[in-house]
Amino acid sequence: MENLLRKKGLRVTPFRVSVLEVFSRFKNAIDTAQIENELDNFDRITLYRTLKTFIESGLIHEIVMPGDIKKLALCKEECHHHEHEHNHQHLHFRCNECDEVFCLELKEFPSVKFPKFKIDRLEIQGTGVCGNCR
Amino acid sequence: MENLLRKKGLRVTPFRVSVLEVFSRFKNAIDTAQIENELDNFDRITLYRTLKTFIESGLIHEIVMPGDIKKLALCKEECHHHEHEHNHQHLHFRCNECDEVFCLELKEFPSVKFPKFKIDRLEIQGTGVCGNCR
DNA sequence: TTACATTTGCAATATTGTTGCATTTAAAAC
DNA sequence: GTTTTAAATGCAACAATATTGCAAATGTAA
Repeated sequence: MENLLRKKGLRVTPFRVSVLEVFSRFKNAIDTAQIENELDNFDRITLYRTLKTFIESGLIHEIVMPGDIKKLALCKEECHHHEHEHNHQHLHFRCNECDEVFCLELKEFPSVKFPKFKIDRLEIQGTGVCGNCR
Repeated sequence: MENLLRKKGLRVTPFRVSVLEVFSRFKNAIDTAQIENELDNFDRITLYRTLKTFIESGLIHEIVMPGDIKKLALCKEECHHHEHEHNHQHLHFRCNECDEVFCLELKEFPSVKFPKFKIDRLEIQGTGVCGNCR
């Protein structure tokens, strides 16, 4: 955890470490309520600021979907914020049964051509039923 | 406008008509602030409820992207809510320069295979620079 | 150990959206 | 055209989510 923070040039504080530990306890993307449930004795404002910092530094990323679904997930090693913005591709799936949001890897990311648009970042979102729920 | 409402089984009220007129005045997706600017003498709660009704009946659809971007756009004719949920595919592009969100059509929607997942709905989001801003 | 910028915790405030309820209104039945 | 009735509206209160400013505490480099 400490190394993760240092690698991104962030100061190592007990709170940040414990927030990162929460993320590492979950396999899939989580929302702020889940984070808050895992922490005790925390300041909500500090949590918001911490999450914002983590997003900006590329430690975690946001996944939003219609219907007020907003989740957060640890980024893969190489997922620097700067790269997030440039030619980075994400694939997310949400299960309507268990509400879990999965960050997926695809060997061959489909090439989408937006006519007339210069694409920096591409995200594909699927919803349906996950393997566990079928 | 009236026909649009009737086609979806919604009652025709002056407020609903004027909200629909706002949408038709814009080419791209808009946010609630833009809608509010176009209306005078309106009730905020009624607006929220109207938009919710429009979304549920498939008149408009929501587009959300990381960074608290939440926009609304008129659906294409055939875009019933039910269909939204089943094998429906959307393509959206957001320009980082002008902040416009475009609803696009693609002749050949790329086929994405999520291993182990049963996909009901697929959405592709791109961000970058639009044609006007290049 | 010191120095200093960063982070934290708290209070106040802003933004966004919801619920309950009485009143008004659209549209169907007469 | 009237009546009827379920749906929509407007208002007040409230709930959830997020931000700002600032003093105190803390991490890190010198």
